[in-house]
Amino acid sequence: MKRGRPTIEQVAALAGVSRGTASRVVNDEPYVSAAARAAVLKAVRELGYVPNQAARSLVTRTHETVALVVSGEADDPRLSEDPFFAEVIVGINAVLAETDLELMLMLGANERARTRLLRRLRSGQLDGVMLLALPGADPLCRLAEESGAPTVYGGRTMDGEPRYFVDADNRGGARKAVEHLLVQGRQRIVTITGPVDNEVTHARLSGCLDALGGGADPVVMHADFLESGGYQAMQSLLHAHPDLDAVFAQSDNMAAGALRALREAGRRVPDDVAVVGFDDLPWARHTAPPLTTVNQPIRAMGSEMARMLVALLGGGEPTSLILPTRLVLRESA
Amino acid sequence: MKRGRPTIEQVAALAGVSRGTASRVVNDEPYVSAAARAAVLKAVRELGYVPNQAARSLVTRTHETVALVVSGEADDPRLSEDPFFAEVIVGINAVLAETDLELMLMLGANERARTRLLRRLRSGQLDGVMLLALPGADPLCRLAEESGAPTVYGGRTMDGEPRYFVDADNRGGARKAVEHLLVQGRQRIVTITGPVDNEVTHARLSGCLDALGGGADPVVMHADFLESGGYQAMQSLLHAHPDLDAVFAQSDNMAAGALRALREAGRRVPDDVAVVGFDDLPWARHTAPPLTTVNQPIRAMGSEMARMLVALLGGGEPTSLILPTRLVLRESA
DNA sequence: TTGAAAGCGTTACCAT
DNA sequence: ATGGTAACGCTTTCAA
Repeated sequence: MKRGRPTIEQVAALAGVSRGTASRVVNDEPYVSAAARAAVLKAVRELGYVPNQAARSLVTRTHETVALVVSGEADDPRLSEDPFFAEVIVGINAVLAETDLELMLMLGANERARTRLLRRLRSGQLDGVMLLALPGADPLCRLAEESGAPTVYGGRTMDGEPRYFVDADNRGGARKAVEHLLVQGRQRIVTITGPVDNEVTHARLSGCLDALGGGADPVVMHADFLESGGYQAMQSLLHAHPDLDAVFAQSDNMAAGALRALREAGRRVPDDVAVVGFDDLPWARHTAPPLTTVNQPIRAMGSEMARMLVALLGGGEPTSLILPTRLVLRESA
Repeated sequence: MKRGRPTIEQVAALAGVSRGTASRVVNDEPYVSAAARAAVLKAVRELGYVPNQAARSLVTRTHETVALVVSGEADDPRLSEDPFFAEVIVGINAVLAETDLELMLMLGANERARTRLLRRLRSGQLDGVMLLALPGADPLCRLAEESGAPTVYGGRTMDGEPRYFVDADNRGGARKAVEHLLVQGRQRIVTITGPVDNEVTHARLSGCLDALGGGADPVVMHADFLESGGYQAMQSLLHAHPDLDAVFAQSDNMAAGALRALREAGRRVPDDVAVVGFDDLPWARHTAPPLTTVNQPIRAMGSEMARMLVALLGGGEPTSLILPTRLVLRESA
């Protein structure tokens, strides 16, 4: 049974006023007498009236809905292995909770999902879009902007800086990590990075080079941000540079892999080899030894993205943000 | 500038047919001549026409949208510390990607968010709802069902079994964990649980008691599923029962805390005390020693919830599911 | 197989 | 301060 919900017309009838008046009351508009307002409110309560959002959207052209689109593979480890994704959402939600905006979630998993996503974007049922740019360049970015809805980015993409974005200070964080290793007197520092075409890899590598200052030429091994990648990279590095005494891994997952490879190779951490990670995932304190790593304010990234979008929706002109990262000293370096 | 998007009327005009015909073509309906169909399709392409979803919803009363509502605190650790939440979403998304349904995300953070959530539920813009019941009983459950939209649950709630749900076999998993400890000849097994009013706590405790078989009376310490809670509980337990030789923690986080307390107390794991966790979080393999724990198929829970909802939407009568859990043997027990 | 017209429930405008 | 009326863009009868 498709129960018919009460319409504003019925509310108006019960309250003994016109639709126009009832509508004004429901939307908290001025120019309604106290008496009429009370009557309408009473009728609303009695009937259990809830406005039909579709009808409202049709005429107001607003949808009270924004989307978070994640333009990565469905299997991207940052989606499931890391709490990254969830943290961003929690941050977003905290801000949206103070508004009347609902959150739509779009993971660009397969081709069909992407098509649908695009269609939804263009069908104009979204007031704004937050784009979490996981991989390098993604055509989705362009398309999101073409949809005409205000768009803010989480992270920057390879091809140029978006108009509105929130990013973590990846470069500065990496610099601090490597500087810490240098201050300790480490002589032979190697770096394990993410995929080459990745903006995050790029930024963290820049920071690393900033610290190294171009003295000796740096040893860089590209991997994939994953534990297994870090493990393999570490093995190769140990083989190629047996004299290494410090490793900066661009992610905690890779640092965990490096730790494992080091343990198997009989190197002591941090005595023989110092290890620094990046991300400060919740489990970083549980590794053996506890991991020194760079913390990035993931939740804040989410809330700042949302705040920025809300500002945009309100006609404001927010400025892009680079959030600070900080080195968390534990025992691995 | 509020660009006006093309309407079906314009498409019809350009194609030289009526609105009715154009509409039928767009919705892949029969009774349209091949010629007319081609003309309309061409016009659609030329104009870049995308149907207005709000207008469509208004008349069809369907919204191609389902919601995942998480009825917990915004700070629930399972939202951010654990990948639980993200995994469920990835699972849901994988199924939804094969349909035309969009996903709306609602975290019942504060009062305002809950009110909004309810309003959205009742405003009938949702075709279906998935309810992830993190904490014990939640009034939201009732309200979701009152909204009239098909509802499926992830996990069961304290007050009775919902009509449609997907759950992990918490009881069976806990039983397996404790049986494993017994088989090893552990004599003095203690349990650290989650909050008392929690259904998951309840189920896992039942499984534990199943294994113990009511021989000696079991030592149970209630905590909160968190690392810090596990740490404190372990300390208390060591104090009260210095002779304990095994602990079953109802979450990996608590197991990590127990590990820490044990280390500080100078007990060796697993030699002096065996430790088993629950969840098999990604970092469980990184603890020292690597954690033996119970794996639950979180992603599958998500996809099964989605599958169930899709079935319901299609008029089907799916049956509720209890997904298997399995013991993952590592080195802590 | 097609076209015309009647809503869907709301807001917005214009008189009053 | 209020009521009537015209959109909003679509789907869906009903006739032709």
